[in-house]
Amino acid sequence: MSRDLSPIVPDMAPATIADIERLDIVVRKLLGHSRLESDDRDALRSLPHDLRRLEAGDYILREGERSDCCPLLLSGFAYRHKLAADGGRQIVALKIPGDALDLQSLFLRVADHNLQTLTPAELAIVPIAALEALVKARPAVARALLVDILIEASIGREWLLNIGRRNALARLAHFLCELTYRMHQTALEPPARIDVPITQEQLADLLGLTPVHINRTLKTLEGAGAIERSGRRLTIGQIDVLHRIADYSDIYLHRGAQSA
Amino acid sequence: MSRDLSPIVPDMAPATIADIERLDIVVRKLLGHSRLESDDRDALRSLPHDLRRLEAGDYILREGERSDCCPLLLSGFAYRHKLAADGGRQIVALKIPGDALDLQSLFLRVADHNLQTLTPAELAIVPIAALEALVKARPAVARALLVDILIEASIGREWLLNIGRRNALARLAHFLCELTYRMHQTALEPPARIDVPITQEQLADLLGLTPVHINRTLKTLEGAGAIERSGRRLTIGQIDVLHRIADYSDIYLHRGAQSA
DNA sequence: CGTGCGGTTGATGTAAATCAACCCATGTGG
DNA sequence: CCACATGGGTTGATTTACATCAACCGCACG
Repeated sequence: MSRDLSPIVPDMAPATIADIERLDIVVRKLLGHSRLESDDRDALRSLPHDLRRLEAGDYILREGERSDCCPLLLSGFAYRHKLAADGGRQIVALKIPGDALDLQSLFLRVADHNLQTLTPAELAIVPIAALEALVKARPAVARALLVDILIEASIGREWLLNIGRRNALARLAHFLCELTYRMHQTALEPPARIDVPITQEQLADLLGLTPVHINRTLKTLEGAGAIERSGRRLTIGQIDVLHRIADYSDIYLHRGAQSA
Repeated sequence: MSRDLSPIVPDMAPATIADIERLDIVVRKLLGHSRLESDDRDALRSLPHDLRRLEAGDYILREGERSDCCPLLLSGFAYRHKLAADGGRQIVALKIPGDALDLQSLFLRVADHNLQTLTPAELAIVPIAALEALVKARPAVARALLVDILIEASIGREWLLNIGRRNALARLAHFLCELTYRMHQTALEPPARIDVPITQEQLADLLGLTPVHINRTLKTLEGAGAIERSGRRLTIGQIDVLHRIADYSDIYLHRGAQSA
């Protein structure tokens, strides 16, 4: 799959009306932390791009590879992960609709991690040249993208605290809180209940635990009324219960955070 | 201490000859991953700044605070850390001489973590205005600083893998490997042996373990001939032994990594 | 010459891993 | 339409890596 992403047609057609609606989610994501004037927003929305639909589990980029395009996640979920020598896997970032998936390849030669879809997903593949032109022409957009990078790094630091210092229950609750907040940020209207389309094994890889222990911890959270489950479906129920269990604070998400 | 950093004199004197030598370490750090022409290097070296000496343990910035200057670490060590509700502490980054300590405050309103010296240290405090002017005038410098931010994020991801998926022995060995590589990168000539001026308690907070367990794990590493200790002094002995124990790969450090 | 911080050591406790079944829904091919 | 394979998920028994608790040590330093 990652092979498919590489050969982008360089002289891509400019965005059509339908395309413009597509990138709205990305603009909303950036507005969550940065102010953008309407012409900046329009410029973003009319970025030329290629729409690509992926299956769950498809690779977008592999460690050691070089990427020459910039994928934006329009729908579905994706994640970054790294592998240890013994085969252990650690998911190091979860990306939700509206997120830019690989801004760093613009500046670093090779990828230091794998990038894979979690669910079926739609990507907008933007040619690097178009993105570079946009960034050059519009400082506010450049700044918003940089803030996006900084916030992802901040989330990574919070994950370090989460995995390094919290027990399984708080760790899981913290992740679910974060997911809720982030989903709300890009949603047009706050979704009543959030569906978490992730297997217990993936949760384990995300939180540095085992699938078996995730299973038992989920049962505890369900018993506390924090979440609901039916079959393989996991939904977030009472966010305040999760909040209390995780002792959650969201300052690290830097909502509406741009300085100056 | 962090109070002291804030009131920077805006009309700071331009750098003198002595100052220029001071910032050399920062330039060397950036050259570790980015190409910079000699005029870019000179511009960096002649950044106006204020020299500040700090004691071990002094705070440079606290979570929730806002910073209005950019500190560069000239000598000594510093680290970023976060606190959990139960008092647990996680060190989320270790900074060595040559590192910029707080580029993100240029773009985010408040700090999401604490920044503290590990040892006595010397900082160059650069006024934001001067840094902004430099970045505006010299795209190559701007790019190098961005690459620096991206590499720090990459290191954070590797730490997630380290803490989430490796056992105590490999975890400790991995950290010592990383420190060695990073120290070599900014050194004028590769130091024969690296001295790690960090307490066992700090190592514990860095690796998500307890001081007691760090102590026992250090003994194991010493037994394997990987490190040497005398009194409270810890030095890295055979890097290849550490390498093997940690199954270390340094691609995540992106050495000489700038693309394009 | 105490005092305190960092380090060391042993005994004990425990959260989470591991091992090993088994269940169930879904999909698939005969 | 049923046989069966497959990928989660669930559950209990057992093990283990690391945490916790509690001393004690020894150097540095005021």
